[in-house]
Amino acid sequence: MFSIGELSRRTNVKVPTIRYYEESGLLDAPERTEGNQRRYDAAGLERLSFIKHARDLGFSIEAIAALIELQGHPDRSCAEANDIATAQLSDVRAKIKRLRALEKELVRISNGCDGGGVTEDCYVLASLSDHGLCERDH
Amino acid sequence: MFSIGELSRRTNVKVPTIRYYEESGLLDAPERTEGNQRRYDAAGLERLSFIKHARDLGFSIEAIAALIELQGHPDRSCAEANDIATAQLSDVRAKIKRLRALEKELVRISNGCDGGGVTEDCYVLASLSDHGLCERDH
DNA sequence: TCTTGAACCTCTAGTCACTAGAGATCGTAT
DNA sequence: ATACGATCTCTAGTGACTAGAGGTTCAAGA
Ligand SMILES: [Zn+2]
Ligand SMILES: [Zn+2]
Ligand SMILES: [Zn+2]
Ligand SMILES: [Zn+2]
Repeated sequence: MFSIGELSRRTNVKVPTIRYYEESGLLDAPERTEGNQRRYDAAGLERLSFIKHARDLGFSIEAIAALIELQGHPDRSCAEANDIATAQLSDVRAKIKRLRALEKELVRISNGCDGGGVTEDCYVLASLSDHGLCERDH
Repeated sequence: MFSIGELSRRTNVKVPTIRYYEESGLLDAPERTEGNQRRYDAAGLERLSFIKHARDLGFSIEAIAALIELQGHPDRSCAEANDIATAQLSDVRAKIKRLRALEKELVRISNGCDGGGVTEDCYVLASLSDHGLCERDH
């Protein structure tokens, strides 16, 4: 049995975030001391580690809630778990694609200016004013 | 002189977003009709196009405010504009780097499961429970 | 000129995943 | 017994919008 601060230290999840996860329904409400302080056990630690890992991989709170629900029914098909992971992968890939396009334009934009001029002639400001200078859409 | 709806159509920025930009200080408060409706001119359109383009490239409202401020002083050094663009580029690159690491793990995770099993044996759920299965940190 | 109805106005609240702070209580070590 | 860090609840703030309520104005057709 350990305190919320101890749980925080062991998982690298901040105390207010742990309380937020409880409020959001991701963590079960733990036992309390007589003085109303939370006391966690190994199951609580394991659950929070799962959540932390999923968050680190970019899953939303909603997706994590669904995954936890599935975990609670060991005999159910894992098709939905696979769907959630696949959706997360597509999401990440879409973000990468967009960011790579932005990266290209930003390289062009910042290469066009050495910071030694005057704002009136600045290629950064000109580029932002005129999307026609861009090589592609974003 | 045109209405906020017309400005919205010409820039592909939604009406409430335009009002939000005004409230945030990115857009000057425009003239009003006798009935209190906003009326924009070419300068307003140009300004909003600038903001839209910068937002599309991922610049924050705060960064855009700084860029607009610089634009208003044509004889000032453009070093700061260059700094802002360079910072934005680093930011985008950092995001790409993180997302690529996530992508790798997610490929492994979703390849490890065909959705045909049972949650108890699901590689997706096992991977989320155990960061030790990951090839790197995130 | 009158009427209709789309567009406009302000204001509040909701989104996501936290983060910060106030003010009060608890637990533990000396 | 006292001190003091940790914990409690509650509210509000973040960024960049989005949604909705309830009311007013504009412009076009009859
Ligand atoms: Zn420059
Ligand atoms: Zn562009
Ligand atoms: Zn599976
Ligand atoms: Zn991992």
